[in-house]
Amino acid sequence: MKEIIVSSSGDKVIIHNVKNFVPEHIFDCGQCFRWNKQPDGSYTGVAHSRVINVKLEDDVLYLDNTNVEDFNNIWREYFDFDTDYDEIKKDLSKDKVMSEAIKHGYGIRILNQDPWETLISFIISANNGIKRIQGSIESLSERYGELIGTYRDKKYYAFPKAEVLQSIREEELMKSGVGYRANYIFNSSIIVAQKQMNIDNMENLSTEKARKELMLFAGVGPKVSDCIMLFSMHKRDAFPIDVWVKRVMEHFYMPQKSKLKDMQSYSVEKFGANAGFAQQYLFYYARELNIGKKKK
DNA sequence: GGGCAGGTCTAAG
DNA sequence: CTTAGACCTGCC
Repeated sequence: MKEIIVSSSGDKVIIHNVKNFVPEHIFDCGQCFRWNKQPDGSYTGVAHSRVINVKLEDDVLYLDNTNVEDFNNIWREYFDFDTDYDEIKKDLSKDKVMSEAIKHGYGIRILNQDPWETLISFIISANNGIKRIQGSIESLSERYGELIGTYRDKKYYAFPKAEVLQSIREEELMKSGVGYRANYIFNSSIIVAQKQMNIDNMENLSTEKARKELMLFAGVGPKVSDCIMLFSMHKRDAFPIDVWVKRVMEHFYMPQKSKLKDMQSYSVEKFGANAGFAQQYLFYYARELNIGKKKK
């Protein structure tokens, strides 16, 4: 893996030799909800109580509104720079369908996000639409999160802490448009704030065990638990099956009306330790091609 | 305007 | 253990 070269200028961090990194692919493959495309084609996002802007030109990545220290402590890990995506692609490409899927989402990376934010975000995502999910998360952050600051004339707020959300009434939470999920958010907040469960330590558990633990949260089922593990706990053998992945699996690999449980075990067996990456490529592929869905 | 959306819960076989 | 139905709500 070719090493990246990090330098800085003002409040920009500049990274050379960046490969396997396409902002469109990364921010639009279903893993995150707080990144927005800007008029200049760059992306601005909030993560780890910071606002950062990302712009790629050829193999040079510009990170604005940050510094080298934060890059080394936070963003290197967040953007998964220590993972060799060439190696992963090479492995997955042994499968013909995957090889094709990777051609579409070749710049995908799995972000390493905060477990608490990921837990609540994906609880909100269930039986919901992307637009509304994003709106709800933004609203929750504006109402209950700490003000980070102003960036390019816009105020940004951190994702609210469990300690804060545990004391917000459900009907109040519903003002953020989360609907019946307000109850799940409230309950999860209490569990986490009062340390009845330690989600920050959960990545040390086996995938199977972590899944079981996560599903103790109301509103967390098999799909959401795997999203949380994959996107915030380094569980790359997690394989969340949403409608898109279900469709693409049925289209290429399995008979119609296969059970989700069987689909899951089939995938993990097939793609092994890289199942999570496979899921991301497949998800992006399915949505790009609108696979399995009648015309739009 | 009824149906759907990055599923989950619940009650019932 | 497997399977229908209900479910907030905003957008198509």
